Amino acid sequence: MSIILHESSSSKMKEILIKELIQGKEYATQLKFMFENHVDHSNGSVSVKELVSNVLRTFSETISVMTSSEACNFDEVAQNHLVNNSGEEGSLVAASCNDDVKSEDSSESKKRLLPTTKDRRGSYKRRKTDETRTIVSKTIGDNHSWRKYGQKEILNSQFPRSYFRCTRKHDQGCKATKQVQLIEENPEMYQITYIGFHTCKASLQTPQMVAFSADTNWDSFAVNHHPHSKEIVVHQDSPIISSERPIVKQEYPNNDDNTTPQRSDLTDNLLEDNNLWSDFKDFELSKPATLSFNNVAPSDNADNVYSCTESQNLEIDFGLFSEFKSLKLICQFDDVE
DNA sequence: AGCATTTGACCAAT
DNA sequence: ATTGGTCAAATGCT
Repeated sequence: MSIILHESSSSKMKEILIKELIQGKEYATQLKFMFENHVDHSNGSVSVKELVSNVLRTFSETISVMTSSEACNFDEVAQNHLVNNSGEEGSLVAASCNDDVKSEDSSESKKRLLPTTKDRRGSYKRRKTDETRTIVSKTIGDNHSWRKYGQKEILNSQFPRSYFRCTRKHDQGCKATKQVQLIEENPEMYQITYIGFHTCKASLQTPQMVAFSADTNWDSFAVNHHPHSKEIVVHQDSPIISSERPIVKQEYPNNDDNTTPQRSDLTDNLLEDNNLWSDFKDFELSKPATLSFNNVAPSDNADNVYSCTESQNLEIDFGLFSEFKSLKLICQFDDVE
């Protein structure tokens, strides 16, 4: 399967989704045939179990993609991609997409009486024009050190949004921030929006593309960029962290800690997450044209890598769409202004 | 004690 | 008028 998207990524995406659905139907048909004809699938090339899981996967992935695209129109996304990536870095980056979620919740904690201050609280500029990249991940860790500076209940959102800034904001003037929020449709995943890029030294020394080297366990995750939703979906098998619980400092020495996914999340110092995640962070510092994974030779699971050399790339990894193979789409936009 | 997090206030953007 | 991003005092944690 080879797809290269040019300009009209939306229609291509729809095409892909349709193909995926057709594939799912084929699996279901095979399944039906096997049942109707009492096929002994134990010796066959495809087992019932396999087919069932294929069907389930196919539909769930498609639904997932379509759901996440609801808020965004496909063409708009591609367009926004151009706008937001016209700057320095970012190839896997995406503009933030409105996340519509429902509301409720109210973690009533003790309310303190704050002195009525006349200081310049809340004085800020909304950074809407800044480069923002939104990803979806099971973890919020990356190679950077973050400090939480706020949390807000968001209208129509079940989960609060947490605000982080780079810990080097003050000593190095790093302006990178990120916002983290649990996804309502999939509370195991976080939507993480990065705003601005790290200018601190710590980020500059981070090795590039580490996670796509041999260390990377490509079985454990897939990278999926939904161009229509302007999101990157990162599936990882690392500890899950979440909200609604006391925030606990979490360390990321390795990913061997499967035991205590304290859903404290949104905390600071989520460092050393030696997985794909760190790579996304690293992308921030890379030039778009050099970001492509082309020569990285990720793993046996990721074949079919297509790319282009222009600066406006949009990479899409359809690892989700096939269990053990991933297809990377690197889209080129020629008509960048 | 020092640092990190929580959370209401503040206020720009919409 | 409402929403959401940021500030900073209060509080918690080590």
